[in-house]
Order: sequence, then structure tokens, then C-alpha cells
Amino acid sequence: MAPPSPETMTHAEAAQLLREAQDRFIASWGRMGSAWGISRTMAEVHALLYVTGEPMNTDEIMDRLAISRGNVSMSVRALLDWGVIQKTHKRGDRKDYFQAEQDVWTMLRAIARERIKREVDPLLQSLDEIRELTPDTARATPEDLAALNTRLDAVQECFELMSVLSQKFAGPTGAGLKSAAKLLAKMPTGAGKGERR
Amino acid sequence: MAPPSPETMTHAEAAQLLREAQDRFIASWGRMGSAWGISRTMAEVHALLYVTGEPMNTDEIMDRLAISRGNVSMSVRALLDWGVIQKTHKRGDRKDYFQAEQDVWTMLRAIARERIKREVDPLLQSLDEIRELTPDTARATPEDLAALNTRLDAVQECFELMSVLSQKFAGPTGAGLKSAAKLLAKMPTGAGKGERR
DNA sequence: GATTGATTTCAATATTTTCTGAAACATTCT
DNA sequence: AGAATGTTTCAGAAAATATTGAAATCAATC
Repeated sequence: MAPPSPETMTHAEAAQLLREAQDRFIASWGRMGSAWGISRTMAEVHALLYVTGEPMNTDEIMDRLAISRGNVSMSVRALLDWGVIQKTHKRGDRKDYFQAEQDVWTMLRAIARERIKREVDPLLQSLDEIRELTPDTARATPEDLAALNTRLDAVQECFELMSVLSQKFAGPTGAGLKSAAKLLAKMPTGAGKGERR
Repeated sequence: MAPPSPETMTHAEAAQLLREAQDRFIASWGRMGSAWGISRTMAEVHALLYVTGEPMNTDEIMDRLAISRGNVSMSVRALLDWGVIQKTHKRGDRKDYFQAEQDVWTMLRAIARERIKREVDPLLQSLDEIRELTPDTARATPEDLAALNTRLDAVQECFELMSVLSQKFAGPTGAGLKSAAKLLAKMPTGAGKGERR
């Protein structure tokens, strides 16, 4: 089980090690994906393309992950929609090849952007609609309705901020998400007046 | 369908409106939750407690959401684990009552903290293990292994940063997540050297 | 220490999500 | 136009998840 020291490693041993490491990464990424509401297989296809770095075609993906052609087709299509993989071609080969975005931060930006668009924005829209139901124009409004509106406002404010942030940092032309994150990491604990204890 | 103007609204009408608005919020929050890998019902229970603001007991929750006792028990327990609701009591009443954290940012902090702990940290641990498999000490290491390690490093760096950020801003004693977010929102587009395009 | 009321657990069931595989559809080549 | 090759779709099958409900457990009261 202990890997042979690099000096004595044969080519075959190295290949096996590579494969093992890739498989483990694929499995971890898949687990993570499914915890966050992305289908395990879709995450695995993505992991495979990312970790190998190579463009792969449908058959290669099918074989490597032991999944059906239809499943590959659907997963790959979804990944294209998310904008985290690209279609490429090889001279003299009719097959479609797929290649993952190689920069992790660009990848995360794409994911964040899509998720906000798909899940936060619809929530905001619902909140708007709900607000229309409950006019708070007059102070004659019963107390409970007013309290409700206060709560809805709080949620709305918060998710709107998220949506704005995502446009700013995760948009296709967005400023660096990476640098923003590093900036925050360096920010002294306790900065800002909103600190709690 | 159009709501009566506030001046002419009867008490009953207001109550009905309130109920309708609450139900819609609960439904939206539930949808959102399930998109993010949280069970719909658990999210709905949380939404109910948040939107009413009142402590509620098991029977009230069962009735309002039309779900079984067992389901309420399990959902409530999970929400307690997440730290987004609290157990309370009423004098002369043996039942347990549950109340949601009312500050949205505190709530989001709790959620972020838990998710990082449950899903990002295990990924980091896996990455560590995978790294142990693939020694890159020697330059004798075949090219592919080296390339793999480069990719794993990129992922690791990125998620480690996330984990650190979560401790900083989402920890129980963490600095204000809200103020950090607002800070970012105000940050001029293009700040940082990581900008693209 | 038995009764009453509340809560938790968990095997069985129901629901939702994901996956397959083969047919339909495209595209390119001869 | 027809053959060959590649891709997508989608109804049904399989797997994964969530839910119920009744029995077991726990806790307070008499």
C-alpha cells in the first residue's frame, strides 16, 4: 500500500497511482456536489475533466465513470450550461470533446453566478410578489402584518445584497473573486461596526 | 383577488392575508432549501418559525404544515443542530416550544459555518489524503503526477481560504458578516489585481 | 411506582431524483 | 440519396431520500 519511493517507481506504478488519486478526487468532488444540490454524476464528470485536464469524448467519459451514454450527454450538457466546461474538437475526429475550465477561481465564479441566477433571483422575485400582497402603506395595518413585512424586508435586503455581490465579483467580466477573498482573509478580525460578541 | 385597501380591511381579511403571505414565504424558502441540498420540509419548518416569529410547539407545526409528528421531531432536531432555532418553554405548559433566530445575518452565519464544517472540511481532508498518495518530492516524478498535484493544490488553496473565511466571519464570535458583505458591495469594480478582461 | 403526556426512534412506505438504453434525430461522407 | 457515425431525448427502471405512524422511551405528576 505504501507508495514506492519516487526513484524506484516504474512507469506502470506511477500510472496506477495517478489513476487512484484521480478516482479519489472524483469521488470527493462528487460527494461535495451532491451535498450542495448538484447531481453526483454531474459533479463527477466535471471532476474527471478538471483533474485530467485533457479534453475527453463521450465514450471515454462513459468508460471511465461507468455510466450510460445518455447520462454523459445530459451531464455534459448541464455543465456546458453552467459554463464550467467547453466543447472542443480534434482534427480528423468527428466526436465532440469536452474540456474543463482550468482556473479554479473562474470555475467558482461561474458556479456562483449560475446559482444566484437560478436560486436567489427567483426567491427575490417571490418576495416581491409577497410584498404586493401585504400593503403596509397605512398605519391602520394590523400589527402582525407590519411585523411580517419587517421580516420579509430583512430577508430581501440580505439576498439582494448577495445578488449584487455576485454580479460584481462573479459576473463574466467581474472583478477578481480571488483577490476579494484574500482581501477579506487579511481583514483584521473585528473590522466593521457590525461585530458581535 | 386584489387586496382591499388598508382602510377598509376587516380583521378577518387581514388574518387571511397574513396567512397567505406566510404560506408563500414558506413555500419559497422550502424550494430554495431543496435547491441547496437541505430537505424541503426542514426548510419549511424553519421558514414557518422565522416568519411567524412566535415560539411554536410540535402540534402547531404539524397542523400548520400538515406533516407527521415524527417528521417535525426530526426536522426540529436538525434545525437545533444547525443552530438556527432554539428550544423555549412556556409556564405551566409541558410542551417544548421552538423559536427561530430572528436576525437574518446571524442565521446565515450559522448556516455558512455548519456547511463549511460538514462539507468543505471533509473535502479538504480528502485532498490531504490524496496528496499523501502522490509524492511530488522528486523531479523523477512523471509529468502527469506533477500536473495532478498542481491541480489539487489549486483546489486545496481555494477551499482552505473558504474555510478560513468562514471561521473569521461566520464563527460564533465572528466579525460581522453583514458589514463585510456591505464593504465588498461598496468596493469599486476592478479593485484588486486579479481583475480580468 | 403507576399514570399521563410529550418526544424520539425506526421499519415500512411513499416520493423524488437519477440513470439507462434504445429509438429518434443530426451530420458528414460516398 | 443512402450509409456511417455521433448526439440527444425520454419513458420506464433503479436508486436515493424523505415521510409516516405506531411502539419505545423519557419525564413530570399524583
